[in-house]
Amino acid sequence: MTSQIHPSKYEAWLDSLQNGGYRLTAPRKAIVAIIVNSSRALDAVEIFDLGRVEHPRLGLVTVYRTLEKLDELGLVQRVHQPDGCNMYLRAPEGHEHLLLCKSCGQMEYFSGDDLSELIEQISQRSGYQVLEHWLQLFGLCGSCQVVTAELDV
Amino acid sequence: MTSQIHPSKYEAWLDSLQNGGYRLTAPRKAIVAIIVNSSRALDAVEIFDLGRVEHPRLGLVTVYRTLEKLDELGLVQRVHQPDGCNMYLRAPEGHEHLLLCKSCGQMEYFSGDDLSELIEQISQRSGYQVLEHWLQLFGLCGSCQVVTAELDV
DNA sequence: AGTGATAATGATAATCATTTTCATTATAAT
DNA sequence: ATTATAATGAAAATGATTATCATTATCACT
Repeated sequence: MTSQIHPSKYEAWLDSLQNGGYRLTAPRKAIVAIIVNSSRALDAVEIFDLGRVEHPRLGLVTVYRTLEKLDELGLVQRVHQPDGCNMYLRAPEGHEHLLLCKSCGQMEYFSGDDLSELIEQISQRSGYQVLEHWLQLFGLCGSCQVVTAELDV
Repeated sequence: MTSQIHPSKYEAWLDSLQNGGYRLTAPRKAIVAIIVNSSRALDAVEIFDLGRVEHPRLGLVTVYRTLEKLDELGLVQRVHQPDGCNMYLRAPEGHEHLLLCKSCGQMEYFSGDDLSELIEQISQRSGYQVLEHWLQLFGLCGSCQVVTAELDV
């Protein structure tokens, strides 16, 4: 859940909101704090529940509206998974792709993929002009591998 | 929309349904014919509308139920796109990935990606055991590039 | 610090995609 | 042909998300 703390990122997101012409409000601060500190993708209701701890009057609609603005500012992204596409996670910084644990939901970004050769090849073959790509890896994180191994014994 | 005709694939899908223990019915045949012959992903309502041409008594619920079964049999897959994840397309044959046109929605599969090196690298760095990957390319198909070029003049 | 324009909020209702329920119909095995 | 039962379609229910609108809070300007 809420593992590491990112005070600087929290501040940066609030700055982004403000620079984007949006006001800084208590509900928005609570929502930002939750997403910034989560290493898992969260859906609107989870954010709503967590947010009410900090700001009990928070409404679910405000969660959706804030997610919309954070998405527009490029700070969060919707995560696509086999069982649904209604969870949000902080957006990647630069060119990064998602690596996610099928067991515990933990997610992290990785960089360093070089698909240029592949993409060039596909362009040639298909006649498409390739503009962007989605890459996502699914697997088991370190701790979930251990758990799985124990169960196998 | 409905471009090429795949009679053999149509038969094969009906066989799959039957071998899966499902009955062959008029609504199912109509739905299979539509998906097999489409080079675009379609949502449930589009399939419903197209299906009613062939089988006017078709119900939307049957479309959902048939999609569910075709998905379970590995014949169709849900397509994930920036603007939504409620469209279906025939599933890839073997290890193939999607290439889709941002302009007209035309889709095709490509194969020949070798991500083993990248995946090995990411495994090492992250400690994850990588089990599967999603790769999807977005761009402009041949004809849409022409259209775009004309508009630019 | 105080004020006011207006952006943001939260409650409620509406919408859209999907699923459930259930009485009726059609398939396929006998 | 008969029959068990899978499949269908209509209607209602559900879950996620969006729109509406009266109230509240923020922040630029005194």
